Amino acid sequence: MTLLATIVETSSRVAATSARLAKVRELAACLRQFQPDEIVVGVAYLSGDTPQGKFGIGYAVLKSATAESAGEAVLTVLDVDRRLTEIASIRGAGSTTRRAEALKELFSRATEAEQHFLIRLLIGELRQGALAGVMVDAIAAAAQLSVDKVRRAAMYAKSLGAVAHAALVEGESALANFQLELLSPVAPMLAQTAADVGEALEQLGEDAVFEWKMDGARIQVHKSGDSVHIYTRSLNDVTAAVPEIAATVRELPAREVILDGEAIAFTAAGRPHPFQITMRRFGRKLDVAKLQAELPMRAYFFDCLRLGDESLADRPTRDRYEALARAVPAELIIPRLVTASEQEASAFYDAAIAAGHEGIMAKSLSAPYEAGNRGASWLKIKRAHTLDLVVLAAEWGHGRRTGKLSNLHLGALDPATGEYVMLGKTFKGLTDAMLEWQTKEFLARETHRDDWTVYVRPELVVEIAFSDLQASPRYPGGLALRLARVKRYRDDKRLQDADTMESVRKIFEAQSG
DNA sequence: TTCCGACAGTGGGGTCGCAAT
DNA sequence: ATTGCGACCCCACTATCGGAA
Repeated sequence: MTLLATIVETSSRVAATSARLAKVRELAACLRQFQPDEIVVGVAYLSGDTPQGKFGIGYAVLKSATAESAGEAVLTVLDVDRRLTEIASIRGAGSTTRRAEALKELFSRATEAEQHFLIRLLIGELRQGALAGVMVDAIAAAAQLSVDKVRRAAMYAKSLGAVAHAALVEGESALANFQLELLSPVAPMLAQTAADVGEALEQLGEDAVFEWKMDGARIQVHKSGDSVHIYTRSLNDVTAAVPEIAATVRELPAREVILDGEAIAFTAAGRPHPFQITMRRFGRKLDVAKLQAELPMRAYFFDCLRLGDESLADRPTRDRYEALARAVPAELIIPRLVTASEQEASAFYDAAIAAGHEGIMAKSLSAPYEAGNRGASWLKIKRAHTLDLVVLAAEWGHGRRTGKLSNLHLGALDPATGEYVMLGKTFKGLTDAMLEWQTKEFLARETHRDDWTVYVRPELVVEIAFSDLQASPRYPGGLALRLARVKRYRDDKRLQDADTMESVRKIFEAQSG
């Protein structure tokens, strides 16, 4: 019987080193201690996950459930799992209170270190510097199997725990049983960023193919006979939210197919809706039909992972395209161009932007589909706006940014009122040196502070890149920056040279068409 | 010896459903 | 009815380690 304390101690040793091989050694040593029936749960906990998935428990409930800690470590891994299963099953009126009570009871049997671990686990912030990627290495080390074989199995398995169980209990041959299966979604392949078409061509060369990039929701569609399921990027089943896409797929001639694509809503005039609007369709359970009538969705597909009996994931992009063209009518395939010409690719990019989309993808024609991987064979090229904004405040960072002012509050002057209007926050794009510098500069300009935020005199101008302006119910100006990141501080610019709300509104109007 | 791929960490805004108030 | 919380949609970027070149 493995105690929770064993996992907690391993986690703290993993957190204590920054060396990846040392983390792998610690994790592997712990895996070897597990009884067979403890592997699935133990592997989940050590990679920052729980077999139960969602609990309806967040920071607020956890805080209300804090209890006097136990003096001695008595909880076993399986004790905790049983209790969490009970908590996850609590539903209906009074459920929040009853979940908190059950959690409190669990915490009362945990030591202080165990409570701390459970809180981080449940909140999804283990912060031990090792999640699924490092765990794959640890499973391979513990079972003395090749990392490639374990990684491949993990791509197609429902959980890492299942892979670990197979590897440790049954051995290498069992790993081969994890395959691309119908109605069992795989993590979608992700892309890196390229600055422009030229950079993408430089990386991909003659092998490049370009596709429009639509700003909707990534979908993975599985069809097996009459059974059709649609999954999101994080593999949630959203079939019920987008019945028209399910219907479209059901009508495809192929009996068995797995497709990768994007779902997006269009205006009556045929322009794509902003992301914000498209997203209203997801997560919607009530009045789906009504919203469907107002916001019809379309699916555009760009990849085919399986057609008929044949898994295509390991085949090159050009073969998967060929299968896609057989499986799906042309009007459901995302616009695409094979070219090695920078002029042609640039014109293609301009056309995508002119049609209201967010940019283009560049892909290698010879690359396989690397499920879950953010590989160099897919590149995204997106348009970005930039503005010179003013820092109004900054929040203290967490984790490795503890003690540094990190998250910037950004604003622009409204000439009509003479006041600064906040437009959003960002902590992205900052190097350690910038964090160091800005902490000093902000503290020198501090006007007042509260628990997490230091407010400053509006004097520092910073160049901010962002993807869009969104209508915002939260911010006073009614606009918020989407995907904002810091480019650089503009110490060459005076406050009067910063952009004002006038230019901000101009950008919003232009993008609203 | 240097370069680069993979990984983790750092949170952002918006929307919906549900329980509590 | 309204509010607060949790879950999920989307995502950019930097630092670090360690294997590849």
